[in-house]
Amino acid sequence: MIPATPTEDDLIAAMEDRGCRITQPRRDIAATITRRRDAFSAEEVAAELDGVGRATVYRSLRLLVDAGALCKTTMPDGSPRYSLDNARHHHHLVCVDCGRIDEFRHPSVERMLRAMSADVEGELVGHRLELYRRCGACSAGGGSR
Amino acid sequence: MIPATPTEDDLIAAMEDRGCRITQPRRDIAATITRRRDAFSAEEVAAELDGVGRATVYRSLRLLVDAGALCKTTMPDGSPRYSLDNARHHHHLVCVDCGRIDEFRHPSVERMLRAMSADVEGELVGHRLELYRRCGACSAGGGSR
DNA sequence: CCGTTATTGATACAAAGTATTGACAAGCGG
DNA sequence: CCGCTTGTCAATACTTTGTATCAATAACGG
Repeated sequence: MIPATPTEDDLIAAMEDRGCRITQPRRDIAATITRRRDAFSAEEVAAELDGVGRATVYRSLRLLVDAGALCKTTMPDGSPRYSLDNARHHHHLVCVDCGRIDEFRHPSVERMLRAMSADVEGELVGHRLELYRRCGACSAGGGSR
Repeated sequence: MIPATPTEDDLIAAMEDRGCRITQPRRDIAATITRRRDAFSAEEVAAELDGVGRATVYRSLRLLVDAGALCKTTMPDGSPRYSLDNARHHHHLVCVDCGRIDEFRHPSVERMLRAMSADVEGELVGHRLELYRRCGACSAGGGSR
């Protein structure tokens, strides 16, 4: 089974699997975020869904992050962005110009983590790795907006 | 020259080097944070310094981060913590139980970054790496507070 | 000592959430 | 199908971590 970008139904299923009720606001949120191809902020989603409360948007996004269907990434300035999750374990490649977020998996990262695990006192319980770059398009295009 | 934990004077010097005026509030802040052995939040510093405005604390901390004398680390829950910086380039090892932050340098990390640099489209301009662990004391002591 | 100008404290505002609460509605138990 | 329980909702207030504004002040350079 090839991990693909989740559809609206995948998000709904992810919430269902966690024993949550499938409500209209949650459907709306799932539809909105699957329509987006790029990374987004919680406020953007809230602004797009007029009848849905801000708190509900935040709750649902957290639900999806917990369910592993959504990733919360930190931009260089520290502000968060959400993006759809399509692989099991991965890290993020964030373009500092256009904000585009790509997922990657690279053996060198796993190798690094294994090496650290051996050398660190105590047990490693998690990590956070974000690589910031200027993506191909932004490098070529002269680093546009 | 062995890089050691900076003293109050080092922090003052770091600000001076950047062409900043050395004011009493800045002295107070430098004194407060060098007294701490552990990681701290901006609000803790502000609370400890009664006559100093919150904005001044945030401004000074940012100054010190920019000057490279202070590190701003992200906890697993996303909240920031500041800690004194004592090496050139390094990453952070954060204990999820006691909040203690250690710096580390490990060749595997630099190797990983070099490998990524070669494989990534566009140019890498930065990264963020935090390793979360349960430190030796917390593992042994049963993961106390 | 004096003037310039960075810096300050107060205050307001912003971004990203979380907590609370009364209303509602999903799903179950019959 | 009905009623009840309980999850979920929208609205609102509050929290955390800052940044912007601005008049008052104090460093430093001469």
